[in-house]
Amino acid sequence: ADLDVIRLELEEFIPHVKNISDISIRKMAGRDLARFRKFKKQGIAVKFGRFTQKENKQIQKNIEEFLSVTGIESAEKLLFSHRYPEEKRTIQRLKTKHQFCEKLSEGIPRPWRLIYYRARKIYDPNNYKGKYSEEEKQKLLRYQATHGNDWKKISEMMARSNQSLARKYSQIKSAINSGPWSKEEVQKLLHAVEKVMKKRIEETETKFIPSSETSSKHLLIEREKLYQNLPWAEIETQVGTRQWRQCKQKWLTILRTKMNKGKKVFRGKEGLQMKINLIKRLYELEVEDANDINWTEVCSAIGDFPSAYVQAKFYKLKVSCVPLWRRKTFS
DNA sequence: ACACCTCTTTCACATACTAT
DNA sequence: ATAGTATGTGAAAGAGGTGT
Repeated sequence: ADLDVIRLELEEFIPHVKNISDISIRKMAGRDLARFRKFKKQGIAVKFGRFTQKENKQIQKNIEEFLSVTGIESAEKLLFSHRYPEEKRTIQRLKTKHQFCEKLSEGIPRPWRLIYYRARKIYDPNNYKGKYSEEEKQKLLRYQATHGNDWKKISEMMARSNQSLARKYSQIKSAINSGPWSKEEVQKLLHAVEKVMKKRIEETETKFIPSSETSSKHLLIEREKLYQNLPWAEIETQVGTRQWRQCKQKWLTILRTKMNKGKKVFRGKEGLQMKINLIKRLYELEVEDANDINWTEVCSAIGDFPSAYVQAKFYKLKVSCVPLWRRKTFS
């Protein structure tokens, strides 16, 4: 009952709170709710999605301040104290004494945990290591065979982040097909997508309409549900011969072709107009940071696509037409 | 109860290559 | 030049821990 109250209060800040498990809710209840209220008083909404430049800078500032207050030497010691067994206890005490959590999340309207993740990513020397070499891949396969999915252990042995290793392993663990899709593969993919889509509809139906008389045959599906947040791991196992990323990309291509009735909308004169519309729309948004773009909105304004398709288009446009784009900010 | 941590799944950004 | 495909990697957000 208590949890329901908290859930209700959180809903104001996190619209999708319904889908979050009790365990996560309980964790947000303590500190975050109070922080969210404080931000609300200042008229600041809770943020999601990728961190903006500004937020990243704020994290760095918060870390530096904390280091200077406590006298801890480096951000790595602060955020990865288990790598320094002798100093671990001292660091921990300093953290509690000077309210590390509060200080780290200062000025950033997000759940504490997510800010903490972000900070660890920024300051992990095992992050940003670039491409895996052939030897590294072999090593990874070997280590996984002996240690299982103990990524932390493997991480210490290979000087790569846990996440990077976990994902890389799932990429190289088994052989898969590549190149154009065969007819059977496409059929399998379509079947798999249909299946998960139906399952999903059944779930929402039983949730909102308990009476079972809604088994009418027209399946109306919201546009975004066709491509957002599909269970790709499940689809991968059903297709069998392709990785989930290949499945996802193929599905997106099929979907886009259907949505545009086979027309190649970015070709020729019309294509040029499409690009102009896209740029205009982005300009009108007046957002400061590229991470603040609402792609769903942009998409619906210029045509009918899965948002990832337009995002990819914009990327290509940017890279091919804007000199020195890497050094430029979005605004 | 709370501070802190790990693993998994999915999405985003970036780039390369080939066929048309 | 564009579309399709493949794939490198960083990132977000979820579930579910441990230790004090």
